[in-house]
Amino acid sequence: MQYQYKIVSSDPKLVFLQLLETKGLKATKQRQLVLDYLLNSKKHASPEDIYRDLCKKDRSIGRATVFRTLHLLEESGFAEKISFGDGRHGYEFKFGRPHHDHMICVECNTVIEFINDTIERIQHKLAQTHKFSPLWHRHEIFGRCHECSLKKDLGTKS
Amino acid sequence: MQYQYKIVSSDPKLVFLQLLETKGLKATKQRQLVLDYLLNSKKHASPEDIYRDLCKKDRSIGRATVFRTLHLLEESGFAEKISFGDGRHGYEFKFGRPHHDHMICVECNTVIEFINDTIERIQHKLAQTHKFSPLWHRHEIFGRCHECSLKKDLGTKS
DNA sequence: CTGATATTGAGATGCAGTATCAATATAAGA
DNA sequence: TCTTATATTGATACTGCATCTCAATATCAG
Repeated sequence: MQYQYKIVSSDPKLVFLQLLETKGLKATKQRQLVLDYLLNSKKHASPEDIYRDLCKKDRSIGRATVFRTLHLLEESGFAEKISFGDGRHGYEFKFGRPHHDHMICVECNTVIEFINDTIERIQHKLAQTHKFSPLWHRHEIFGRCHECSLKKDLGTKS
Repeated sequence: MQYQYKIVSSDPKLVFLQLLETKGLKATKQRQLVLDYLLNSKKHASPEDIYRDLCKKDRSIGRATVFRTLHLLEESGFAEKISFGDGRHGYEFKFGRPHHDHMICVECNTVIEFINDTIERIQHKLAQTHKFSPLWHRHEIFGRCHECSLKKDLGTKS
């Protein structure tokens, strides 16, 4: 537990504002813009995506601020970094959502979320066996989603 | 299966030379230097480590060649990229070694290898459930190895 | 040995992310 | 509301890692 603050609402935006207050940070327009972006974004947007899109709305936003805010959101548990498998990565909104892992389509970057208690339990045991103290983990399966495997099959048949 | 070639030996160096021949590539000194480095390296070396160390031995090696060769080794199944969890990464020799996943110490970068058949099986089933065709996966647990958790405890007690 | 050609290294370039710092926005207090 | 201390910002320069370019070189088949 890194920061302690009472949760007065389940509205992510309100909780975020409260977090800022608790940490003595200011509720700037830019911070709220980035949060809103993640809240409304369906796909997993890269920092560059976010910067580009927010620039369109409001020219008065800088690349550095986007990165700074993404880090803030990440370390406060509001956002999670997702690898695309090729070095690039995107962010997803996380607050209030249970832990999950990912299957990532290498063709279209679609992300399927999964969670399996047995895997989590075994992981924990394995760590204990090796006297390892886990902090976090990443379990990513890369491959092709249903749609893309169908396309690929058609493509290679010719 | 991307490239088909008969295995005439279990000596990685011979198999690598055969792979080069099969692909119509030349067995250059540089390619063999990088392979040797990985074969003899105990730790997981970063591309920059490898470049630096090989430069000492033989000034006639370029950064680009190290990267090119690492990619070749990776896509041929001779090497695997391991994330250190902070954006940096290293390579480990892979050929002929069974699949395994990693626990990575965020303090000292020590890597503990693990494999669990149940996890692998569940993964496969989960993919099927989502009609997802897996190509590869990455299961990394980040945390502290035994030694580093002891050090950390001592450090925070004072 | 010779020649066709794959490979190379140096250096330019690309790209994601970070550091710097003067200008600005925020929020608390008067 | 106005004032003021200060956190935050954006532009820009910079870093680190990786890739591209291309003339020079090494490899290997004949």
